[in-house]
Amino acid sequence: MAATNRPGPRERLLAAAQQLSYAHGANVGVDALLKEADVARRSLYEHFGGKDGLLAEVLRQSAAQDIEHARAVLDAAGRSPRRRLLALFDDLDHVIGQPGFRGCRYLAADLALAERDHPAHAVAVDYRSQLHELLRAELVRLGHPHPMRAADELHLLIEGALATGATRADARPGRTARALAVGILKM
Amino acid sequence: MAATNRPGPRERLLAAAQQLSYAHGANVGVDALLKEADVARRSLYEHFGGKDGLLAEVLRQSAAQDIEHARAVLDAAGRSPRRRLLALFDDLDHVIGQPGFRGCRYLAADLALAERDHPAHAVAVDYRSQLHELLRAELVRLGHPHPMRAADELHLLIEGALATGATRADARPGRTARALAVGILKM
DNA sequence: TCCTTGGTAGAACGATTGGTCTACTCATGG
DNA sequence: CCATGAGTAGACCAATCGTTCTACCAAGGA
Repeated sequence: MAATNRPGPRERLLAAAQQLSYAHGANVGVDALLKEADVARRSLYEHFGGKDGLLAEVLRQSAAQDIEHARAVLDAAGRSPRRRLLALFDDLDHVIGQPGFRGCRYLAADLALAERDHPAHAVAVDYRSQLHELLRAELVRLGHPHPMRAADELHLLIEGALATGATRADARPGRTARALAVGILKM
Repeated sequence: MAATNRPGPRERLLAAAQQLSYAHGANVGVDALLKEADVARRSLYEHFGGKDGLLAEVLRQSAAQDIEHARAVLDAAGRSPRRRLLALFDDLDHVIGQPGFRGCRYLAADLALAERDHPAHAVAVDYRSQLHELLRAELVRLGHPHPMRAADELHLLIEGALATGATRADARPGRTARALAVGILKM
């Protein structure tokens, strides 16, 4: 019975697509995905209806994981909203420094997929609003006078750090963003 | 003599590619480019050696124009380094608000072109270092105690504003970035 | 005058794309 | 026992990709 350890084709496809679509952009060939997942062609179309469906689902899964990760980082930092928010920025350079880091998945998807009604865009919009809400909630708890505006600012810092990290990871943009975040939290 | 008003095929190709490659990403088909430029197939390969060459040249041209534009904005703002730098951020929302705005060209190119040795990457690196140097020079003139670090910060704000603007232009990220820039210039 | 040069128009190339289809395997449950 | 459903393997399809090629044309200089 040592056989069925291996996840089903659906899971293997998601894992392979998550990796390859990030590493090689949205232009990964279907063949490459199938080969990496070691899955029959037919499984892709049965489970996801096509390449676009798979890519959208991958983005959905990533978004859930990323939000979950952010929540975990927040919670690991204790109760103080200030410390919790700064922990998010401390985590940035860790994320950016990872071997295959190539910038923000969701921005990359938005830029690469020109068709305005591609399902991926909706996922990206949703992810951003969730992250924004996470920030805002902490700022409210912190008693910040303008939590909405401050959340916009922190959000912009995160996007800026990820964008900068995509091309100049050596510049330690996480640290830079954190320094600016400290200024925002003081107000 | 009213004939030769029309620019040559090289210029028409560059113009068409600048527009289309921004609007539809790096995946524009060669056929679409030729049709838009109203140019013979052969001209593309004679002038640029192929699609990649054309795309790289477009990026080079864009970089030169963008740096030139930044310089013009700086100079139009007078002598005060503080005012000059803030003018750059005032200009951001103007850029972002333009009809077809889709984020930073160079970041999009970096994310879309997975091959690490594509000529476009070198152009993007060069563009960023030029912009960074522009910022740093003004900060030096301003007498900022840490011009290099501050340039990193301003640069990150610009990237963040462009990234945010690509998907949430209504949030006026230029204004947000400007507010944060003011804080940096005070130090 | 001829002949080079730079352009157009478009057929054709092989490779690759995303997607469909058929045939076979194999475990499971009635 | 065998019927069903999920999965595999791979041929196949039309479309599109970037590229190369031939054939023709028009202006300019020797």
